[in-house]
Amino acid sequence: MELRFFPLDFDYQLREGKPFIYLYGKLEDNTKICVIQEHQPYFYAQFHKTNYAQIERRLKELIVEGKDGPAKITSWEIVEKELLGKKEEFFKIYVNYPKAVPLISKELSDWGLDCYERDIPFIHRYLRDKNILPFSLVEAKGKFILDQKMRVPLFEAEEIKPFSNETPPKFKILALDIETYSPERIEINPEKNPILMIAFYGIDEKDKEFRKVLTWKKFRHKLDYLETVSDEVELLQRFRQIILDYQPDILTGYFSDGFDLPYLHLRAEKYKIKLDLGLDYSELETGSKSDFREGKSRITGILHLDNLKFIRNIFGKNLKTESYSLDAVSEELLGHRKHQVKISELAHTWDHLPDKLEDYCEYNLHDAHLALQLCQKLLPDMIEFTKIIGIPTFDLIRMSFSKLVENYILKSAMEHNVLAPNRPGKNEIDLRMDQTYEGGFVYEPTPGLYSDLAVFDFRSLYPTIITAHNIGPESLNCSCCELEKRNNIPGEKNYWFCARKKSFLSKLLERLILIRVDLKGTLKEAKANGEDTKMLESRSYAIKTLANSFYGYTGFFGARWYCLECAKATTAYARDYIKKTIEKAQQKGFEVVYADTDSCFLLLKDKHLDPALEFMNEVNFDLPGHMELEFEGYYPKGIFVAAKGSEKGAKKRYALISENGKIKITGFEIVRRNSSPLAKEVQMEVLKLILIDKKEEALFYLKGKIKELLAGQIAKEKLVIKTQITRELSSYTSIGPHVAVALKMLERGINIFPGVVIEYIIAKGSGLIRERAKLPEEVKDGEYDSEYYLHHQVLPAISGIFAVLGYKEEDLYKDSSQTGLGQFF
DNA sequence: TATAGGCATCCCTAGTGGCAATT
DNA sequence: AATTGCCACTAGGGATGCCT
Repeated sequence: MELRFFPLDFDYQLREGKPFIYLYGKLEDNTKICVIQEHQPYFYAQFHKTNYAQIERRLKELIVEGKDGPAKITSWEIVEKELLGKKEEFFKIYVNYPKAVPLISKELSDWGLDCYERDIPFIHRYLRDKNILPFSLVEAKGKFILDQKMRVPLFEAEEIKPFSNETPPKFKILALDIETYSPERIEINPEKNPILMIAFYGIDEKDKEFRKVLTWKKFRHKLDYLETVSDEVELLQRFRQIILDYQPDILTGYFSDGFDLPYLHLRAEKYKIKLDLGLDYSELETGSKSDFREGKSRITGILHLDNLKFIRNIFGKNLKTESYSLDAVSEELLGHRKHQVKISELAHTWDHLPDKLEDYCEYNLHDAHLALQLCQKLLPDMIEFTKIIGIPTFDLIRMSFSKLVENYILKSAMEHNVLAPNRPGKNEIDLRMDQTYEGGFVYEPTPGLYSDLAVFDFRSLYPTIITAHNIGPESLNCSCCELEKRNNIPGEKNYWFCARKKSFLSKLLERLILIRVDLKGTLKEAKANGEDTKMLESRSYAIKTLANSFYGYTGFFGARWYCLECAKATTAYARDYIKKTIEKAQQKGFEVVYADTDSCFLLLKDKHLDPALEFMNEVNFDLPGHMELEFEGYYPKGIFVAAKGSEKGAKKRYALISENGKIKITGFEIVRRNSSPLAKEVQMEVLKLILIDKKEEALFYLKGKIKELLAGQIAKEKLVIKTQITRELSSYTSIGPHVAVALKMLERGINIFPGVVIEYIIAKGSGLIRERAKLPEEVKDGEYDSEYYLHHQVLPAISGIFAVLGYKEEDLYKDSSQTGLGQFF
């Protein structure tokens, strides 16, 4: 019989010694199902034909003992594949089970053979071989089989193939959040501290909601979703039952990979409760006990999506947020925040004031609700990335950027009969890491307040250069073009790219660019018709993100398709194009104010935009391929400042105001996390006023603020400086203020790890700044170091701006500081 | 096992030289 | 007179976070 289903989660198992892929998903009527299919693992090897017969005999006899039984080669065939542009013959070697691939290939490597694609995860291999995309409708031919070890019907497929691109319209999603007992502030200790409450927030395909909070303390309340159990053991048992009863397609949370699920797991282990939540009765898998924060949490058959992982790895660069806390991310993506509850007092409330626990239950449920909404919001993006890259969503959202690109290339490699180069070994990585090359060109601006600026930039500069100039490891230094192309790359020598045969990499990129152009048309149409465009936008974003990552990938030391010349040539062309554009503008009589990598700022004469647009068209006329210079915008005013302690114009630091009064800030303290809100606020106000020609007002405002500052009247929150810890505290050679504060926090039992953002205030006192750096709660109102905030925060933020108008730094604070100091002496 | 390089800025670190106190 | 200790000053570099 035939059936159609949407595969969502994947696994493989040996059945009577044979490898089977397990595709967990649902039918079009939302019934859950597991489809299995046998599949042969394989890899490739290359060896010299002279030894052919001898090698074949050895292959036949080879047996390596492994955990899953003796690893053997089941068969092999000779195939022609393209490796880095060269067509060659390889042996495709099939083995008896997935883990035999590393065992057998290791042995073959020891014989001196080159092995390829021996580290491709078996499930990824299968999906690519069958051309199946997760979340897309798949057709399977076969029969239902009985298996008592499954919680869902099991269907064995003889044949399986993609049916359509369709994605399920709705999912059954369950979000999860736990609260734990922690007397010592943020201490996390699953050995010692129990779980106090668990919140669930679910939604099914019919939009019916499910809300529940479990807790094991009895108290009076008015919450209809609260279920009280007798103790933590029962709490964990109920947790298990609720997941099993609800049967979600997707389980979600916020850092559920590294906190909620491993914590539940460790507490369950403590009481010897089995969390056999998998649809095959397998247990919840989480990271190791010692560093569970780093691990992944998996339940076989239920797709676990940790929103934080996706945001941190992939989606985050699209966000403005300075922190990846649930609160900050929810605010940006959903427009609402966490409930404000003093979570540090939960333990005390639990012990002594149980009647006040209701607030915490609400808080707990609300967090689960936020996780659910985040998942719903991000799911289209996760799905579109999944469909383009063709790997399980579980793996995808936990992947670094470079791996995303690599997996996209791997999928396409199969379609183009290209063999993947191996990942670099340790020595190779070390060599690559020593290599650097020149990047983009930045034009030094002359400090000043300018009027009437037109900004142009190259659309997708690097991707379009790669395709227009056929850059790629496969086309590098071809023998056919050597004589004619040897010195074609601007400013580069002794390498070139083929003019005849398109490289695999640039072909791929070109395909992405074309799909996106097409998509933009569809999107426009859909919008005009008032259709829902979320999915199309997600797809467009995914494609753009991927395309933009190709260049960085070729210069990345860990890449399979590493190609230093490719990266070098890409930036060399880019520098050439932007410099030529600048020259051309100057020849046309425009003054160029600034340029960075792919952008160019022109001064308009008498406000006339038309000549500038004409110039743009002329540039475009000469550009190859998909390259295009675009008009980014017109700005009535813009300010460029000097670098500190220098006459020279500062690069990457300017502000523009558009016709509708919107201010665009680049590089200034305003957009930097590690600057106090006070400095940001003052800088913003001053810039605003100056950009609308209110210089006097700006100065007046500033002096007022300085007076306030020196009088100790600035609110504490405005003085908080936030700085991230980026490594283990012990590996700092230079102890800055944030590290000093972090060390203090560590002493108090607060968990500090890379990624934590430290908040501190500089208090009065003497000595090094770090000696005065205090936790915000340690500093009483007015006890901040006003001199520090004046000379290290406020003045540096605005003196460059006022300098453009001809003011010296002393002019800015002299009179106000006298009145200010008068209060102290 | 971190997609790239370019850049401004802050603050610590280590080195230098000057000066006064000490041997 | 030579040595030591302290201080002020500065160049250089570690560290962070931005820009494209």
